[in-house]
Amino acid sequence: MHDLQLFRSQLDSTAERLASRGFSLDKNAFRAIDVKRRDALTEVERLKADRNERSKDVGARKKAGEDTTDLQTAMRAMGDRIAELEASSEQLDVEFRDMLKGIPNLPHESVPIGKDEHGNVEVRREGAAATMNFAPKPHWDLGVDLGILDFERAAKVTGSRFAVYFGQGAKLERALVNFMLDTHTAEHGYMETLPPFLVNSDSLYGTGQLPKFAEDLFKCEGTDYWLTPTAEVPVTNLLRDETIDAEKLPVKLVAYTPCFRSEAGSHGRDVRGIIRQHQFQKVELVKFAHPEHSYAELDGLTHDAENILRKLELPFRTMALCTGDMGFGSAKTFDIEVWLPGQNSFKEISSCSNYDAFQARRAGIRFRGTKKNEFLHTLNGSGLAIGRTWVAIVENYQQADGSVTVPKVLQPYLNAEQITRQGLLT
RNA sequence: GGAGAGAUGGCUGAGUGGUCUAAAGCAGCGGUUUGCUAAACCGUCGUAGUUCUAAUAGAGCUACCGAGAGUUCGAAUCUCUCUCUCUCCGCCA
Repeated sequence: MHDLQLFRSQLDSTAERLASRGFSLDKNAFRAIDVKRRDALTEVERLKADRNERSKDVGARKKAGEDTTDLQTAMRAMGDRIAELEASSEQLDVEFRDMLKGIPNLPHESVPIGKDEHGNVEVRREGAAATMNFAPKPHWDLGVDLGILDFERAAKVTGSRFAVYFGQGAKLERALVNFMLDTHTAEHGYMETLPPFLVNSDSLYGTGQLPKFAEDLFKCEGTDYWLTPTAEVPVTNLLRDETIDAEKLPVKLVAYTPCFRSEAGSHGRDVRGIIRQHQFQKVELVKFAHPEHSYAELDGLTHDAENILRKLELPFRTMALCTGDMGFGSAKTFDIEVWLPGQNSFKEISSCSNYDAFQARRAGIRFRGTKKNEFLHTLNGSGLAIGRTWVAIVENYQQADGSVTVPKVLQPYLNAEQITRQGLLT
């Protein structure tokens, strides 16, 4: 949702900023419907004011013992007229709001201008790929050979784009969850949060997944419950319709959840392995920040996410997304990409975004400022996607004999230094 | 799943058809006075939309008392549906 005043007072520059991210705003249509809607509203409100006054008069006359039958008859007709005008006014309002809902967030001035992912700018690169004197395998071969990953049985139990983990593979997933939660809570100052994994429509609207992206979600039949696509939804909506004290900012929360995505529209992409699944696990960082500090908080959040890769000694690079490649509600986004030797490429493992007041305005999240209550800024980023981290470890730490060395920081969690073949079912 | 009771502003809480333009208290904010870790008194204090005024302020109007629909000239108040909370019963990890 947008700041209406900004659109009205600076329509030209706003349209230019939107154009930089590939969205063309029809300025004439905007002005026309805005004026039409306000005219209709003014007329209805004028009639309502009139009715309120006359109704009061009816009450007064009745009290004085006068006959008000004629007056009431006349006012019934007035009521019908109001209902009629109100319906058309509401129709215009819905039209106007629908148009606003379809407009993406304004990019921050520091975001590089670009059309697509080729316009993204690398801001950091850390770590070096391990030297391997053999051809590195992709995780879908390594994992299956090790007996820790099974796609065929998952397809039988559920369908495509699902996976089953066995033995040390399952434990590696659990170890990563604990390692990430421990690091973010103990070292980065986030509060651990365990939210519901099902969310309602209001929450999805608040963070921007609805109404535009319903086809990306799974819905529970006969209910208003949806499987959460990311912990961003339940966690950000924890403060929906609330006003919190400014001195509590920034509020920093970290949550582990499974995430469910229909992946409509990505048929044929990343079909092999566990890079793109209908269900994946993720540790998510969420911040509620004061508008003056939100960009510094974004840098901090990105650093917190990168720190997981530093500790795991996995090579990565951080990209500032350009205007044309950012998500719908984001004002600025850093993607963290981890190196995958099995695929000889970098792969996104975290996306850290500042939404400015875009989500806060939709969800009604405010803080008590010095003069009046204001919308705060919401931020979030993966810290990290568990499945893709699992992939990165398996591929980067693979040995010539097909086993996988466990990164030092994970050894206490896994209670092992090596992942070896789990032969029970495979 | 069954029975019952509830939902009012940041919080507590009054209000069962017409000055509700929502009482009062607490907390917050501004001020006055007195002065030892404070008290008393005065003022202020919701959100959104919209109109006007030379206007990052003020004055008005409209809507909002869990949500939606209805009855009525007029609804926080009456009716219906739904959601949530609490109590008891049933079931259950």
